[in-house]
Amino acid sequence: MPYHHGNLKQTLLDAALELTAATGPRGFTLREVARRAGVSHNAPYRHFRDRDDLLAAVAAQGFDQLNGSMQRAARKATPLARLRRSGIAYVDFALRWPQHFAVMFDSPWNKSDYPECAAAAERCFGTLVAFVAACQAAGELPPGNTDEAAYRAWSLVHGIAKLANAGQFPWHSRARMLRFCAAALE
Amino acid sequence: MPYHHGNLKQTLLDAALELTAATGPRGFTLREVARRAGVSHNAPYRHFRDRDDLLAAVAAQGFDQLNGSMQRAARKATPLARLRRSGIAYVDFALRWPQHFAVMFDSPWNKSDYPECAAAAERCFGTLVAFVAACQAAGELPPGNTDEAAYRAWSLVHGIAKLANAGQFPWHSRARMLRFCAAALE
DNA sequence: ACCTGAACACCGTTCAAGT
DNA sequence: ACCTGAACACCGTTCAAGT
Repeated sequence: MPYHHGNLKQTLLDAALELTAATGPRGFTLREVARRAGVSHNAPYRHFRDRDDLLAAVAAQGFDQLNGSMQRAARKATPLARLRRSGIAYVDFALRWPQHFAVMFDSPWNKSDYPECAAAAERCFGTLVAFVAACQAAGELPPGNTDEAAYRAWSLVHGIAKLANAGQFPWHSRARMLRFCAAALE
Repeated sequence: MPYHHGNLKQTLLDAALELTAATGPRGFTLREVARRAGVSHNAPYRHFRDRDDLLAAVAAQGFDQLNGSMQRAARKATPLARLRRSGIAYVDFALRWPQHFAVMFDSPWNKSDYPECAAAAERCFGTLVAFVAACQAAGELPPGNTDEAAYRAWSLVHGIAKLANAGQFPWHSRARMLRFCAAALE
């Protein structure tokens, strides 16, 4: 029974990401993660407090990926077009990685217990706020409380993403879903 | 060991609703429901296919209650005010019964396996569509695809509800949350 | 410091009974 | 028809070890 490699933590995270994509929050099992990483079922406790702690790490990684997607989608455009494209990118991310998206928003990690995860979520929202502020500065959105306008935009795309993943919309192709999203952001 | 009363099914449903309110989808356990109903841990299988089936029944009941709340909130007002009030009622319901709301939208019951639940959700959406249609007929909303307009309104309030329950907004009182919601629906 | 194996108290689900 | 009790294969988490 030899010891494991030096960086079990990263191995566990990778296995957790794979398992998340495959089965979602409900099938996410500490013992299965350990199995995939090739270690005993309680080796993870050396690196994560408990199941929720590992899940929070997965969520944090998701927020960073989402943030990257939004920023990439918004390059080279007018302020309002940037805002819209980032919103479409948000929904696209949710449709492509529904299970990861569910871990990010449906797991009850609270901000005080999982500060890293909360910080990653904050960075996402910060990106949105910056886009809204640019629109207001350019006169493409009415002036006013920037945060509230950003929360409103976030709510709209988040609702579309969630309802779509819950199967509440009648459209079944991702392309059709994104067309609806684009129209809703007009 | 005497037999149980005649309508164990309703007793189980009541216990399931209580347990849902207390602990949410994650703490929802078939064995705990049976315990609260005072029967053995597999008596529920006489009345529900499995855990997800009982959960779907809980969700269906939630959709009917939500529908009632939306309709009651929308009495005696102009078409546009009815639509807005029903949207605020939607968010208010989610804030008051966060766990029940989570069971309704985060459990992966699919429409084909749980037709009763899907029908209850459809009735909710139908209420929204009727309000939107009335607005269009009265010239208080621009004409166009009624369903798409309703899906857009649904997405907005659903996103507000979900993000609020996920703790992503900075406001902590329900009153403040509903003020934001009312402003977002302007 | 880092990992293992046994152990405990839970699950969902199935099956052979009992009335 | 409706319910019980034992059984099976899983969990998360803890604890006493091993290297």
